[in-house]
Formats: sequence, C-alpha cells, structure tokens
Amino acid sequence: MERAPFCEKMGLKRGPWTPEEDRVLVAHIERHGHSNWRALPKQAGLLRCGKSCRLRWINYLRPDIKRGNFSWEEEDAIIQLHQMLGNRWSAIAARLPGRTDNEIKNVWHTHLKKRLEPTKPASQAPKRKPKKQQQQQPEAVPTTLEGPTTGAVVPVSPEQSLSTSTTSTTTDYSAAASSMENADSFTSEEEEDYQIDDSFWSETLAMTVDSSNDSGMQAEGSTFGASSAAPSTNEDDMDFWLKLFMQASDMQNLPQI
DNA sequence: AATCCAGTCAACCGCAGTTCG
DNA sequence: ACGAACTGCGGTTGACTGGAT
Repeated sequence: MERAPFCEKMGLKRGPWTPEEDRVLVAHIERHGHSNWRALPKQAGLLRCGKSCRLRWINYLRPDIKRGNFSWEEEDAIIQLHQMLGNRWSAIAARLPGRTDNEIKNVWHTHLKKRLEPTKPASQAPKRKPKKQQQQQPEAVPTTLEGPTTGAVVPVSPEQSLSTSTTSTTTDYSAAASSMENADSFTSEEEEDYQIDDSFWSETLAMTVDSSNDSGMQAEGSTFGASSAAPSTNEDDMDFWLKLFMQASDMQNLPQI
C-alpha cells in the first residue's frame, strides 16, 4: 500500500483560520464527531488537512477550552508540574482542565521559564511590559477571541463557565502542586493561600491506600500503598505526590482550578 | 510620526507511538 | 508478524502587536 502524505500540500489552505472555517468545522464536529480526522475536512467541505483541523479543534474550538489569561495558581501549577514531568506538555495540560498543551507550552516559553531564572537586577529587567497582562486577570472571560478568528463560533459550555471561575476556589492545582514539593513545609500563611478542600485529601488519600491493592498503582512498578505513604527521599516524595495528584485528578475527573 | 525590536501566540512540521487490516 | 494508516506530541516558525526610541 502506498502511504499518502497526511497533508497533501496541493490545493489545501494553510495559515490562520477564518471565522467561516471555524464555523464549518465546529458544525461538522458537533454533528458527526471527529472519528476520522483525515476524512473530516473532505466531509466538511474544508480545504484543510485533517491535521490542521484537529489542531484547530483541540487548541481553539473545543467547547471545554478555557480561554484567557492564566491565573497565578495555574502558572504555579505549570511550574511544579514541569519540574516533575519535563516537557511533557500534554501530560501537564491533562492536569489543567481547559488548557491545551500548545497554550501551556507557549506560556512556559514566553514567561514562566524566565520566572525561574535568577532574578535579574532591575537594570537588566525587561523594559517592556508584557503585551497582555497574563496574571491577576482571573475571570478572564474568554478573551476577545480576536485575531484570526474574530467572530468565530465560541462554544461555551456550562462546565467552562464553571471552570473559569477559578482563582477563588479552595481546591486547586497549585495547592496540590505546591504540596508536592513542600508537602511538609507549609507555613500557615501559605496554607491560607493554598487551602485544599478537606474532602479532596480525605478522598484522595483513602483512594491511594485502597488502590494500592489493585492494579492501579502497581502497574507503575513501584507501589506506594500504605507502606510508602510517607515518602522518605526527595525523589520518592516527588513521585508520591505526582501519583497522588494524578490519581486524584482521575478520581475527581479533574478538579477545577 | 516613523521605525525598530522584543514578546506573544496560532499554526505548521516531523517524528514516534498506536491501531488496524 | 508485518506494514500502512492514522493520531498525538513536542519543537519550531512566522505573522502580528505594541512599547521604546
């Protein structure tokens, strides 16, 4: 069999998506789903390759996507998760509901990376302000959505509206993420900032112990059931919190930030 | 007012992994 | 078991924006 190139370059449009293309894509996916990305553009009448459609849908048009600025908590969570997962953007994105790997990657490269660099003297600090205020803009209502897709269909699901009101929540990822690193070194002040819903931990820890008996964590090779409930080394500690965190996410179907 | 230039972000590319016949 | 088809991921690019000069 001959393998056709995923994107035939001839005759297919590239570059920014128009609102009309967005509308067509969303309408088609809402009606038929996206079981086959390759065939989708043809079926929908789009002059795009399937790959491009998929990317557009995942990074921009998906109804559960959370547009807008990253909250401080989200940025902290990204930093923590990046420390543990490295450049596994999709894994990080999976822990940040409504955020895409591409978005997280961009945020990381644009300013989070810099935040980790040794603080520069004021004289060396960047002169420019960020183009857009990324932080402290909690209710980031789906930001303008301008640019290439002004006027695009912007599906907003109830879940999205829920997940958007994030910064004041008590169960958040940064809390979990922070606790991964500083689990035993919270100051009372920090605890105030990163309050974690009690039920989160009780459920999570309960499940952790329970699951040590089934395949769930054992599949990982290193179980961390009751015997390892108190990680000793730093690495164990990280591992412990990462697994705990992920398990909790799965269990709660991704707690909202 | 014009130009420069750094920051931002949507989109593309190519590769690796997975699924399927 | 094998290879093609397809999907998903991470790295990179390039157009655009807006502050600085």
